[in-house]
Amino acid sequence: MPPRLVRKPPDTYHHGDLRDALVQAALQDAEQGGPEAISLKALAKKLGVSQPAPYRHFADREALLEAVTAEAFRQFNALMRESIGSPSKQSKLSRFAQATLAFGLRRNGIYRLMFASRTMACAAKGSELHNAAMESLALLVEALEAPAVGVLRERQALKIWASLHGVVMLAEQGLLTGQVAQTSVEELVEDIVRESKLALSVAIKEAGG
Amino acid sequence: MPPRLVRKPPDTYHHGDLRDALVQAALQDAEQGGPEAISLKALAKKLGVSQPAPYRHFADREALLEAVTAEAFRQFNALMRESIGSPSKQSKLSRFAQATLAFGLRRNGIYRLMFASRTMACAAKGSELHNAAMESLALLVEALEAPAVGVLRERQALKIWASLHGVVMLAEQGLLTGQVAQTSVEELVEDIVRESKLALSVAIKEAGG
DNA sequence: GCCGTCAAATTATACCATATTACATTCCGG
DNA sequence: CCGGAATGTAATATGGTATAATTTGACGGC
Repeated sequence: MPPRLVRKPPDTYHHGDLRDALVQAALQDAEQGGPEAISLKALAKKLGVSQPAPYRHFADREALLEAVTAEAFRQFNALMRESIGSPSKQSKLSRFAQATLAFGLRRNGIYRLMFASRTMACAAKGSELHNAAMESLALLVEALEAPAVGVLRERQALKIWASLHGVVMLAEQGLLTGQVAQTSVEELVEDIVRESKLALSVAIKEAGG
Repeated sequence: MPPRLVRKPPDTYHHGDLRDALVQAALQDAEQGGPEAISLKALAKKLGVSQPAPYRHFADREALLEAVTAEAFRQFNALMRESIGSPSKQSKLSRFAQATLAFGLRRNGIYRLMFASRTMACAAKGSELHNAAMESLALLVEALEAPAVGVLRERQALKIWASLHGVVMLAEQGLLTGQVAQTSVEELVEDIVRESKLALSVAIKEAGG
């Protein structure tokens, strides 16, 4: 038998990098069915290892979910960085918002993992997961490119963040029907962006005066 | 043995109204732990019936969740009706918003059931569940008490709806930290309400001109 | 080059929850 | 008071999480 390389030669006893493989495969499973679609047993089978093998790398299912969610945030953040980085006619905020919406609708299972699961709610404040989530918010603050600074700016970012989040969830639940007939979700998001800019300019004026 | 009354005399073979009892008990269990805290087995045990008994009333777990979620919406709607109905110094919209926030934070497990679960996402358009959810939205439209009519008004309602939803979820996930230090979540919601009124007045002016 | 050590998987197993099937009991109308 | 529908029970299959004891393979010191 030939000597093993650094990573997964298909037919060895040791997998090579089971931990990472688990996270990636779980992410794939979650894409459609959300958190509940992630099964340790199914993952083990898919990767060709025994059921208990994953427990070498994750204490329990929840630990795996945490790692998967963190990875999801990293992918999301990479997308957002790209969105607000590439030159465009539209504002950074608009691009950020539309990219978030697209991500939330296209990869909805993963989105739910990130923003609507107990996993996130239980994440400790200094955890890898919490930090990744905070970076998302930081990217939004960056995308604001508003003249406001400090609290005012962060506050506005939070409001947009919440709005976007709500739109994605409601759209996914079919609670936007009747409206979508008239105006697309994308337009609704654009509306939110416009509204936010208006509100911020007023707030700045008030703060200055 | 004395003849049975209409509902649950403690020691009869038949429960009396198992269906309703299941829904109520499930609602109780979901209050803290959300959807995943609802277990048919545990419910059966709590109500003193055998495990398969619930299946007489619900095809499967998902069907129970649907019924529970619908009941949750009814309770939510009753609360909102009360909130916007009772006289107050604050605007109807503000009261609706604050009541929603309070509900979302205090009964968060149930809130997740209503707005962040696959159950809702799978609810058919004409279902009891979907209708109950649409009524919530209708109540918000009513709370708007804005001069705008038709699409403009509904659109604004949707935006507030989404914002509120997002704030509740983010607050629950501890993603508002750093802001909450400066301003409470309630103030953030008040801010959203103010901002919405401002945006709506501008929109009306534009539509009129 | 051999050997102990350790990490990574394995087999086997316990436990819990969902769901189905077949059977028993009660209620109620004729 | 009898028979069927409604309601529950017992027994069981299936699938997922998790733990224990054991085996495999890689690596480093001698």
